[in-house]
Amino acid sequence: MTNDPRISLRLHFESGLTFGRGKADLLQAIQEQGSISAAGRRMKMSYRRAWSLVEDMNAHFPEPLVDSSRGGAKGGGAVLTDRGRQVLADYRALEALLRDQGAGQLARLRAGQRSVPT
Amino acid sequence: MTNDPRISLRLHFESGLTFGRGKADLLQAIQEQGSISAAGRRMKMSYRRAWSLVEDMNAHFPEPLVDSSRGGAKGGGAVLTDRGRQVLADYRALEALLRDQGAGQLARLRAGQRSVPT
DNA sequence: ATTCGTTGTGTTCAGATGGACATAACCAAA
DNA sequence: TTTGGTTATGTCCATCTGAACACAACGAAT
Repeated sequence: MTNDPRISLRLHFESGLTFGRGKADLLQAIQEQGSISAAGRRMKMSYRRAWSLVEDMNAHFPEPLVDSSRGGAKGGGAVLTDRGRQVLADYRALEALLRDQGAGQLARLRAGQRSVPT
Repeated sequence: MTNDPRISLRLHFESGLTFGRGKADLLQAIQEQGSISAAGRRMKMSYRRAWSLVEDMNAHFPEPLVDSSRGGAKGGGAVLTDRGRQVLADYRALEALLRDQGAGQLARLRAGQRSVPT
């Protein structure tokens, strides 16, 4: 989980998919927790919202990023597919690229910015 | 003006500023056209909207990114300040970094994505 | 003084977005 | 067969967003 609050990267693809830190963190939380609802709790979002995001991601690929099952002793659960892990890893790599190689530009962009009250 | 419709980069700063291709293209259009309204026309957005974006950007820096004047023979106009040019250049550099150094990840992320009807 | 294109502002309205609830379906284990 | 935690889905509502208009202020050139 990236804990740099200063910068976040959001990609808009031509397919209509938008993928940013929210979905990346959600994928990672699902991977670590083994369920969508636990991931949602950890990220302080409703299950409804977490599930919607997963549905949206899955809908943009022929194979889902998250494989879920319901029922059973533990109620069910969810895991990342190979594709899901790959998407997460690629996004993290782009984030790292930006942070490392783009440090100069980011620092300059940030320099002197004023917080603006909403 | 970046003409790769496939990917766009949006940065969220802690100051509250969000800066993506829309604002970058707008800055560039202002630089090339010399006015906010002409830039807005070129980007097919209302003057109201273009002006609001400029106001938002200016508000997030101690010195404005766009310097505007009104009245006169040509009605007025707007130019980029040094800071404005620098912000634009830094954003473009980050875009290029992603496209070049991140080509592999981006290609893989894009691979097999399905267009999803709204 | 008039002109003319631009800047600067306000207002209204439809549509998108996300939060908050509610509820059914599922199924291994006890 | 009951239990319990999870997945799956629907609905309502406050809020945010952006599009669409409308209009005053400005000032160099004529």
